Amino acid sequence: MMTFAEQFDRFAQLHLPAHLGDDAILRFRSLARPVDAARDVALGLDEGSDHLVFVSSGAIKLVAHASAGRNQVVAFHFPDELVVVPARAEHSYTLSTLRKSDLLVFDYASFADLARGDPAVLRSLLDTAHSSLSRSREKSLTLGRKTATERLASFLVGMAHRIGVEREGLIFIDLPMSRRDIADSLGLTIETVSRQFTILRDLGIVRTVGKSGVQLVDLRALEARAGYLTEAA
Amino acid sequence: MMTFAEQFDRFAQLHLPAHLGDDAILRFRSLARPVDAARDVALGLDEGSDHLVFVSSGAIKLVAHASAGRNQVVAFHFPDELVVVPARAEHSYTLSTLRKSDLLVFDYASFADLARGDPAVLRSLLDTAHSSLSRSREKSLTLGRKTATERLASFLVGMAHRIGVEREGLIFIDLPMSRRDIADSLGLTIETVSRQFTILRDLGIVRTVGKSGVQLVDLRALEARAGYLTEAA
DNA sequence: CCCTGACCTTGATTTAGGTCAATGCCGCCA
DNA sequence: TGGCGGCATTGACCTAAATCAAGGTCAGGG
Repeated sequence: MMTFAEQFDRFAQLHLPAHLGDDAILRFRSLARPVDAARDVALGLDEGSDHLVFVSSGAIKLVAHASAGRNQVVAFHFPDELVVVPARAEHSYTLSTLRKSDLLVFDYASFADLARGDPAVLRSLLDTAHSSLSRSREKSLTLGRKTATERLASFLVGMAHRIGVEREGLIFIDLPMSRRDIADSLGLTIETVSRQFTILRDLGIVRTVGKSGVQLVDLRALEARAGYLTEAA
Repeated sequence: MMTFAEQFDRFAQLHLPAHLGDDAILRFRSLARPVDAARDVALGLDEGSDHLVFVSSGAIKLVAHASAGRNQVVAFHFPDELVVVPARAEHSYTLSTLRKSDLLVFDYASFADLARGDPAVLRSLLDTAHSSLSRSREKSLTLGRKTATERLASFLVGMAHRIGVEREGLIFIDLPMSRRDIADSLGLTIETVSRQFTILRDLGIVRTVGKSGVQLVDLRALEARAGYLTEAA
């Protein structure tokens, strides 16, 4: 567990400009609410307004809810990342921890208003929104037009980039999310996800270690199965 | 066809703050490239960098491309809206017109750099990114977890809000996109879209007029079939 | 260290939506 | 205003993934 000071310093270092004065920093600091949550906990955020959440440690999922209990994981987030959690609209959104996590929660509107005073802060927020938008659009393509194999391959390639660790030429991933979370992220069922893991394992492209460990034996082969556009424009 | 002056004035009025000085406005103006495109034309944008496109008139689609010629319409946009067109990554993106359109094209990086000088401009860009992100996340839920009927119902409800016209208690929509575009937006085939239209027509919920006209006879019934979350949180 | 419950895998069967194949209709242009 | 070409609809059939149903396995607590 990190102290509030540690968390805020890390946040400021990554998402606030260096030139910001002490009083401005204090004002942002007064907006931050630290949340220390155990594994598999849904954050109780006010659904009436947007929030901004900084992940100090742990891992989280942002989930959208449709009727009939169907859930769609809209994004996973890891340490040092900033997430926008939307207020309830046609559907509602919840943010849940995948493991024990330290988070900083801001009210989005207050944060943006305060950021008006400094273009660099706004620019940083804009970059956050921009990269979330890019990932969300990539996800639309995956959900709308890819096969089950391609979805899992895309997912693993993405996780390799974000939380993969290279060791002896192989990439190791310790997946913090369950098969259910993966299924809810890829628009599949847990059974289909499991079968696709088996196929990739039988092909010698990945190896699984326990429930959460994955070794990528052949990243190229995985990318080739991810349905990425290969030809020139 | 609109003149460049007309287009830029409209853009400035909607997306630049009123207090901006003449010289600042001129600098933004010098970044704007007018594009007057016929129906069904793919804009030739440099795929190496992000762009910002303002729709002065007409209607456009932003399409993501996967291998094997599979396309996903990531967003539709209508007059007065601002779109971010991402540079090529794992997949490539193209912006195409659905009807004859007048557009203003900006280089995203140049625009954002210039916007550093004024927090209000950045805030406006941020709001644009934020609402695109929200729509994209809603789309993820639709593509990942909804049935064909729910997808078409959600689509029609969304279009009703964005381009619907109320007349004699009914909502009329003149859809600028083809069945193929709708299918590519909803992650379905044209045949399935067509069958779903037939089902909604047979139920008396919508009426179709020619190829592009749709009357929503019973918006409530349509919303009820859209899979929205109805119970309280 | 072994028991237990949650999670994951595997298999059999079903089904929503895709694919293939005509046919129909709109709207444009001569 | 009539003919034509592209889009939309409809129908028959197929398949990828969902559903239903057992088992198997892992990790954490007693």
